[in-house]
Amino acid sequence: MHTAAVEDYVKTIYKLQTQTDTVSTSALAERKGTTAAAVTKMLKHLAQLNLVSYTPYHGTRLSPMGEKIALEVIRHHRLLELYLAQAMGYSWDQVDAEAEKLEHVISEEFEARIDTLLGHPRACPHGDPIPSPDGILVEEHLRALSECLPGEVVAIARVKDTDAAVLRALSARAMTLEAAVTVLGRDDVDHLLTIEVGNRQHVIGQTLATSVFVSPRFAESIRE
Amino acid sequence: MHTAAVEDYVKTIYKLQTQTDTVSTSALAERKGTTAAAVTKMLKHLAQLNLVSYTPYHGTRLSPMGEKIALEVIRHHRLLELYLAQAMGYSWDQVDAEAEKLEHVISEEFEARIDTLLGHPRACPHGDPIPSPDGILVEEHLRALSECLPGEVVAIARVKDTDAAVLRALSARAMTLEAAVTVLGRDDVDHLLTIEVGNRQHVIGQTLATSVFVSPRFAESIRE
DNA sequence: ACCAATATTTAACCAGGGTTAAAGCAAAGA
DNA sequence: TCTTTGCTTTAACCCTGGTTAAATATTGGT
Repeated sequence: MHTAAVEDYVKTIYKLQTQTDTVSTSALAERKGTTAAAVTKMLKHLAQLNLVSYTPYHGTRLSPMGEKIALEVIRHHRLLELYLAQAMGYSWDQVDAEAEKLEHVISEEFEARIDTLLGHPRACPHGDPIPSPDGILVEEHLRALSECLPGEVVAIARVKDTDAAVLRALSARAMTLEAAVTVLGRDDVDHLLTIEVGNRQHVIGQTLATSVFVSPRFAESIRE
Repeated sequence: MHTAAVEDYVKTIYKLQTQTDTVSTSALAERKGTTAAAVTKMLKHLAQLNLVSYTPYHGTRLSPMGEKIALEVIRHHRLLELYLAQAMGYSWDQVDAEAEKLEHVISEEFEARIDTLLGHPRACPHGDPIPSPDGILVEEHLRALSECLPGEVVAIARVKDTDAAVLRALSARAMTLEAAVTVLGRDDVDHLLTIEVGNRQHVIGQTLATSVFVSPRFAESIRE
């Protein structure tokens, strides 16, 4: 077993390398809220553990082993989030912080039990897919709500879980998972979107619009 | 908030000082599976934090503040044990190990939620009382089963949770909480006890007999 | 092709927990 | 009272993870 710090770095690298291909020291430092010096030291440590490949001055990438560990941690995290929400009544803006601490501590036994209790779920409360026990994660590509055009009717499939305030703002507008959203208009200067959710209209800004990812609304199109 | 190590030391001191009045370095070292040197260092640290009073060469005791923290940790631990058993299907020989890790990590929110979900329980799966949120613990004095005399009919009220194998041995004999035990005979040379539990007879040795604590069996006496 | 701006790494340090080996205290027996 | 034996403590060290300040690469602009 690795330390919580190692697990956390590996998890963070995993998330960053989906976007940036090679993860820079500074990107990691910023995400983890620490200094670049600390990151450099840790990267050397992780390279020693064979969890990353690290070329000084040129960033890092997870090794297959590192990736496996990252996926285990992410599996813990997302299962925990769902368990906290589903079984313990947490709201979706609270689960991330609590899962963050628990994910490094629970046993495989615990993981297996909540997985069973939840009926082998496929996504966390924010719509992020849960890796399988053997570390397979299927990331489906979704469009950001901010990219939608007036007239489109879409369903909320995933939301960014990084900011609890954003999550609260979303639930205040009934913008929860599965909710249908109709795009009524967009202002490309101020980046505002006018949308309708459950018979209510809202104008949302870039922060919310880029925090929500949507899929085409099959249910509606089939019905019509 | 204190580190997990500090919390753990404080908890251990709490448990030891109920028996020994003043807790020695070596007793702590043995319980924690570490060296005396490490304990000495930690005691100085704890004294600095005002969690213990420490007189070199003469052992330590918790300060009022230390006691409060110990009780918080113990509350976490026992609530978690019960939650794991009750809500998640753990057996009573598994809960201690898992709770040991979780107790230092859960938030007050989490504690409050499981307390509510469990209906403000008063004891953990081993019969140990759960301190109240404000740190009040009522320890009732119970007799060890090993002290009982032939003819006595008692109820199991508490069991030592330190050894998972002991707990499994107990459940194999249906010696769970509340179970009625009739003492049929005792051998004071080999320290064996012949008992009847649920129409089955067993001969148990010192290890089991001193791991079980009993109260007089009111239910039975009232019925007769 | 060079220089400046920016990113990254190194060096020296700190704190928490731990180890082993040596030194120091205390309590009991002669 | 003195000494021996057994706890305890100290000293010197390790590892993990962090800090700041200084040095060094890289990169982009001219």
